[in-house]
Amino acid sequence: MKNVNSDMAYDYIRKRILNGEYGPGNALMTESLSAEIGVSRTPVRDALRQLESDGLVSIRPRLGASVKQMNVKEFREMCDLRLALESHAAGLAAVNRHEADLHEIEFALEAMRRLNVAILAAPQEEPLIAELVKEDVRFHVAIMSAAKNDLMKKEILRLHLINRVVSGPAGGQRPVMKKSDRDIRRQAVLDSHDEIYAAIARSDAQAAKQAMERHIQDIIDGSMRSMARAESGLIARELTTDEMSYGL
Amino acid sequence: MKNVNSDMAYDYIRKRILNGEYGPGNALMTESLSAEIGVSRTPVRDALRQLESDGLVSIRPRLGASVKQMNVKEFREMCDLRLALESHAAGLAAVNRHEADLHEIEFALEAMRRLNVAILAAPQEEPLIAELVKEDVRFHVAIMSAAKNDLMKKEILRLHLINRVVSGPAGGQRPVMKKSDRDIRRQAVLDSHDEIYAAIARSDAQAAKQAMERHIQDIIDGSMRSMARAESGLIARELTTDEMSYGL
DNA sequence: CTTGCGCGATTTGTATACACTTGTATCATT
DNA sequence: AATGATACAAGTGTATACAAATCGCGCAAG
Repeated sequence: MKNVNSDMAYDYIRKRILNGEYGPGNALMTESLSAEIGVSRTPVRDALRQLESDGLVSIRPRLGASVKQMNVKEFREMCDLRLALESHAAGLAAVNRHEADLHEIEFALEAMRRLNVAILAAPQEEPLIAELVKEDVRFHVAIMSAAKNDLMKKEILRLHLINRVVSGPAGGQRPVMKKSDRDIRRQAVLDSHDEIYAAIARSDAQAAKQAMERHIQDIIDGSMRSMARAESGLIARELTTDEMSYGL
Repeated sequence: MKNVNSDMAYDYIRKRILNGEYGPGNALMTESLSAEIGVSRTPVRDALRQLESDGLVSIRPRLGASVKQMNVKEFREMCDLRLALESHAAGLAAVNRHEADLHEIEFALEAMRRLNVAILAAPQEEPLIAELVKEDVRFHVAIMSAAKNDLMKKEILRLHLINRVVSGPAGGQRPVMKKSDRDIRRQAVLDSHDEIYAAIARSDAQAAKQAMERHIQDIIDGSMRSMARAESGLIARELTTDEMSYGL
């Protein structure tokens, strides 16, 4: 799009959702948003419908729009979709990659390794973890790009964003694992990445695909476990805090 | 949705696109459509944006909406996406299927076999071919349903519809192959289906996935070949008929 | 004859006004 | 006091009005 007002509304709302300022379930009312943004309700409505098709917002007729929530079933289905697409993309990357793609992947890999040793030694992890996550994204994006299928890349990125939103503001802000477990897990991720990179580098589509499949499956298992541990089996609570107090 | 007017516009336009009444590239103007349908421009705009996110319509700001067109690159990418999803779904189906799912798949299979022998004998194929296509869709839908992933099913169906639209009104209305070749091809499709069904029936996810992968790849190869044979390497011509006369 | 430019007609994007639905709170009734 | 009906408030869906941009065509210049 390049519709000046619709785009303004779209960017504004999208950014706030991805920042976590509007959490899952948060109502998005056209009137107040149009006042905040300084445009009329029409472009706001356009933006909300666009965001709905992005999967970040759900609109119930006559009841208005709200930031997307998922139950476990939907979440599992979305993860499986991501598994299918991203592993396929890894296979394509092994075939279609250029030298520049390899360098980009390796760059992210190297940054993650450096950050990992820094995290092992650092007193407080958080800022470094944020960097690590950023490089992890770079790694996955680099593989999608190497696959040379823009449509697939777009679709996978879409799923990543939905995942980020419905999994909670800061990507899952409760550190339920103890430090040693987190260290082990991080190392496992790095090893998976190495394996995927190696397969892509030697143009082994089959191996790249399978390695990515295992990698994503690991991530999904982790998410599902931490989710099962969390409240009532729902992602980003379907119930408001008031409603939750009913059970106390 | 259950917004009465937006839905009316959506259904109206969508049906016409899928019927081929509005071919690829056909301009879809809000004013004339709103007059035809008997609603205002607002719900028509909503419908067009919805159809855009379905992938059936493309909207260029200030230039209006038109029925989706694809160049070879986009078409190939979409096919590859479908390959990834549908083969993954076949793998899931082998694991998650119920007895009822198997029956549904077998039903479609049986119908296709009957139609195939009828076609081999019939003087004019066309009406029977239409039936065959319908049962082919039933076969693929049954597998998606057996996979027990609604999101994936929805996504695959979406791609099927796009494919149908951009590949031309009646699914490719130029019979460039001669009859004997078509007969052979049809038989190959049936064999693929049998193989996929057998793998799903014995819960062999790996085999089901690979069989489906080969099957879809065959279909894609066929599409790409018939496309390459067609005009200027473009699906559903990027040029209007007037522009095409330039080359004469 | 071709090419560039400007003007009118058309069509979109945006704002606003109105109708209708939904949820809530008040009030009457039992 | 509990419950059900009703009126009210808030917000969405739809229609319409207006402004801005684009396309097609005629006309002038090279």
